Amino acid sequence: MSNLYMENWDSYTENPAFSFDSWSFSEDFEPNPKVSDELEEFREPFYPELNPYSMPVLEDHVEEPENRRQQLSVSGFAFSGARKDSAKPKRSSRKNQKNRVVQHVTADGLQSDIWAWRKYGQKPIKGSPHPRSYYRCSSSKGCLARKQVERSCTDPGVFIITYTAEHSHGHPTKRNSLSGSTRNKSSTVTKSLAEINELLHEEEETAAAALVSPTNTDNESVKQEMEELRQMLEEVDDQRDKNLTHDIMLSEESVQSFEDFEFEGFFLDQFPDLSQEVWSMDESCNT
DNA sequence: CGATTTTGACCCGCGC
DNA sequence: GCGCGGGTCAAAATCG
Repeated sequence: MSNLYMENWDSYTENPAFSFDSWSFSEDFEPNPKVSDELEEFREPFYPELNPYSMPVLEDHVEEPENRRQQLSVSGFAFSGARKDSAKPKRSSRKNQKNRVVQHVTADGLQSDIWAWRKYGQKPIKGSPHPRSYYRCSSSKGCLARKQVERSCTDPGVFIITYTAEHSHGHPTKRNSLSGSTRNKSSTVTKSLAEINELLHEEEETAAAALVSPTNTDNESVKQEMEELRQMLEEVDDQRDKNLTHDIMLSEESVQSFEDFEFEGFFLDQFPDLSQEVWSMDESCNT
């Protein structure tokens, strides 16, 4: 993976969809004052999630609520603590999840995700040859942040990441109950390596099946895809030491907040050949 | 031994 | 009302 792409941060700050207020509420919506206070309380910790320094982005957009009714449910989703009924819904409403951020990233983007995620599900998706994996934030117990990862059906080197809800805590922390073990040092890096390895394993199985099947005439393309994945794995591994430094920096208590962090220098150190370019991709798998 | 992943079952929104 | 499909749960397996 030689090229990294990131959408200009201005696209986040200039796009009204990324403004916290317009993202959650329409103009004619008057929030309950009590809820409004809680919004203010929660506002700050949410910003890091939309921060582009967390990963190289090929393309992203926000799926906004289609109407006021949905927007209201969005606020109820993100701030369930404001509910009057004590009974917490066992699972979130699907309508709430219309509000989400979609990003197309390379394998580098996967590995440079600074949040700690725990996988809680995987499903095959109709019309896509690749399953979708579901992750929740493991940094904080009550954090509602969700992440879905699936391979692009058009480009195996591209992963489509969908973020749902927001983090209920400040900056990401790699520390957990396994603090002191090897796991917390580079959970994100090892996770992405595992993901790449898994992809490689899948391709090898496909190749094995292709060799067994007398009807298969597409062995070369399978081999080629395997080779691409191997190269991806090597390059991810090459950058591992660099990114270990990443994670350690971010996990130290000295990093008090994201405002104190010099993202620009940090990012350019890691990705010196970064070109501020936006990829446009054809998402359709069924055409 | 605790955290994480895997995976089948279950839940629920939505279209018909 | 029913079935489909996507999202989540939770027990078991695996990992470090």
